[in-house]
Amino acid sequence: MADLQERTRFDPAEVEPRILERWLSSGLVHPEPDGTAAENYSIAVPPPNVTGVLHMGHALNGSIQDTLIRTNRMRGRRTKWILGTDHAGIATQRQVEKRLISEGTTREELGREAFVERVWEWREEHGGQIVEQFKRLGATLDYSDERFTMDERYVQAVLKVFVDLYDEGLIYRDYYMVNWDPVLRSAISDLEVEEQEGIADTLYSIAYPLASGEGELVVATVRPETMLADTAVAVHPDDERYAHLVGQEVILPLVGRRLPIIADPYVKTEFGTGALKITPGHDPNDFEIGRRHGLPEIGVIGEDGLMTAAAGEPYAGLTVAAAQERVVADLDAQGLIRAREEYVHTVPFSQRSGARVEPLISLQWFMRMDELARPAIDVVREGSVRIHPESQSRRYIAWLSEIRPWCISRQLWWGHQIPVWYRGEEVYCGIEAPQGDGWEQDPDVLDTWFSSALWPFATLGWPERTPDLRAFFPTDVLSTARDILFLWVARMVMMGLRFTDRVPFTDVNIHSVIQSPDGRRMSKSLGTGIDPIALIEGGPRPPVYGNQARPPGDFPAYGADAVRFGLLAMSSSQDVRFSEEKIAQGQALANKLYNATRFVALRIDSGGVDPEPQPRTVEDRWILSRLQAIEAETQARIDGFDFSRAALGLYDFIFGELCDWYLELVKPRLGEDAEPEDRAALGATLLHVLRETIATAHPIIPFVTEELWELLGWTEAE
RNA sequence: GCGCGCGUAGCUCAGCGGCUAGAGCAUCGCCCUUACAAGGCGGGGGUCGCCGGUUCGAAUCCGGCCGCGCGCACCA
Repeated sequence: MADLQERTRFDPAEVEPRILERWLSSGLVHPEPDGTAAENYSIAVPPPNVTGVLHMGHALNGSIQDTLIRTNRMRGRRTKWILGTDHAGIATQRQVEKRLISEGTTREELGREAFVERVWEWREEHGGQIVEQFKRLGATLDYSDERFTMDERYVQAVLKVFVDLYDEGLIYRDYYMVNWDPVLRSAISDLEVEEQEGIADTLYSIAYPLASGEGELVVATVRPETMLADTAVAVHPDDERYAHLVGQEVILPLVGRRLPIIADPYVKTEFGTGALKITPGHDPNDFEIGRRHGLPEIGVIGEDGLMTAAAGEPYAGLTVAAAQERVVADLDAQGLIRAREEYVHTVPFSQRSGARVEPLISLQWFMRMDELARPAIDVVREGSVRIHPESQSRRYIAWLSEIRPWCISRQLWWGHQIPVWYRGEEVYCGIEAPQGDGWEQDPDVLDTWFSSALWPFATLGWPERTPDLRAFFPTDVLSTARDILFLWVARMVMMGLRFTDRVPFTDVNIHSVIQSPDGRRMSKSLGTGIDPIALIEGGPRPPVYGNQARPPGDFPAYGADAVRFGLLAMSSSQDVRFSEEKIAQGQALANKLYNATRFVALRIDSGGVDPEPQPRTVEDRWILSRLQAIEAETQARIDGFDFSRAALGLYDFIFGELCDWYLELVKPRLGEDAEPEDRAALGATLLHVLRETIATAHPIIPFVTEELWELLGWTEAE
């Protein structure tokens, strides 16, 4: 108690590491796999990139999940928060490749085996950081049972899923138009493509002479170099201007190929001249049209981003940009460019490398999704999976209803290599390599999200029927931001239903994206990112801080409780701007609760027991009724995923009702001339109120409440 | 283009048919009263984006604008 006398402020920097150490060594975070999933409570953490660092989204989601986990742990449920990291194929491979380049070598020089070895080493060096950061937040993940999507057992699950779906015909290999990332030299999925508005290109109008020699057809394009791969020109079937030309041919300039003039309703009569050059090899729409009309598919841009031999002389071997220049110059020389104008439009870029996506036809592995999607839609419609806020389920259903095949192969080395082997014309798909000589394994690896889709059950030992699986699957809640609802959540539901016959979780919580104080995205490149650890332990504010009323300079060491409270308080179903005031409010709350406890503890001997309240006055009865209400409200708000209200409601109760009113009102009853009998009764009431308040607040601000619980002589906090 | 959401006090937000529209932070005034000055008490500050409609009554419901954000689909 001497401590309490002297320390007038709650000091998270001193207290939190000490408390954290105790949680980690106490066995609190690790449940034995007993009982059934229905009795127990489990959450699978969205696995962060193994080499990643904690960002604001992790911190918010960590606060949310830990609040749920602690609430249910305090209710006496056996609680497991499944921990693990993701191998994050592209991101991790790129990090290591960058390192290699700085060392003056490349992955090609190293060779595949040595490169993969280097990635494992990289993971050893950099892999632990984000897990340590989750600890610092007070997140009670099961640290004694950490998984990785490249663990041997996990890999077995991934391969089994691939083989099963292959055998069923849902996974197949095909030449198809993909989004090609010329920097990564890999295909990427539709979900990894980001449209960027406002890109200024030149729109060229090019004359294609009619084969009959009488006249010409003018087409418009921003990519003149792709004309080398044209295999038709299309007009709208109802376009009277061109009706007489359908079935005739044009001569493709520079190449001399004869192209049919076809009619397709895709063509917009009002755009440009109403005639569209068709390049099935390098445009997704043209690809569709080409397949409809049985047109040849020519690839003039290679996977290396250079013009192929099919582009012909003198273009073969040039970069795309050089080829464009050359094509334009040659057309100009022939007087075939009818117009050029600036054209601002939307262009697809790779989210992975930032490169402009090059659509091309490539031999890739695909997964047919329609059959898997149907039951995944049903479970949300009928409510066996509930998405919060409800409005997000419309997005989920809309996306699944129009789902397209998923390109699951990536031309990378780091990841789950596709379990398919070739020998001449023979193809073998299996978990183990086939017997016999001369088999060569497919070099591609699977999209990282393929393995992530198995996360809630593969982490627990599936496909074996492990005790963990029985005790903790299906999980209860999946919490994440909107951006991976399709990329990850929907796919987990599909795979869970297909391979376990169960929904992998019953509730999906979609939380806010926290934007920078000026309303833009938090990002390193914009200088708008805020490091949650800098908030907890003190550290630099970001260079960009919007117009919020906060001074420049370093963050004070707000502490994990303050950060947790603040993030929960500012979160909602909408995107929100980061508000340092909310973090400061959390700090004030922790300090307030600490001092309220000092006030009581320095006057009343707690005796380490939970006393029966003995209300004697109207204010006693009032605070007890308010206490009961705040307990019920807080629980209901947490269960309803309304974390902002849960946090702010606690703040209002502790500041407004408990401290400003009740403690002020009872001060005279604790003084020197207080009536002893009343003083004793009041002491019991105060201790009871304090104890219950601390317990109610614990899931949100666990450190200070744990510390106070101990200072008051109570032992088990949970 | 289609869909979703949002525009309320200087800032971040709550309220979503009915008491003079709220909170935190900021601001102003008064308190160095022995839990906390990272405190306490009190005050000022909003024609609730704009226009119309429904209603006894509208931030709150409906329609139309304007502005912002997000998602999906995209036109060469």
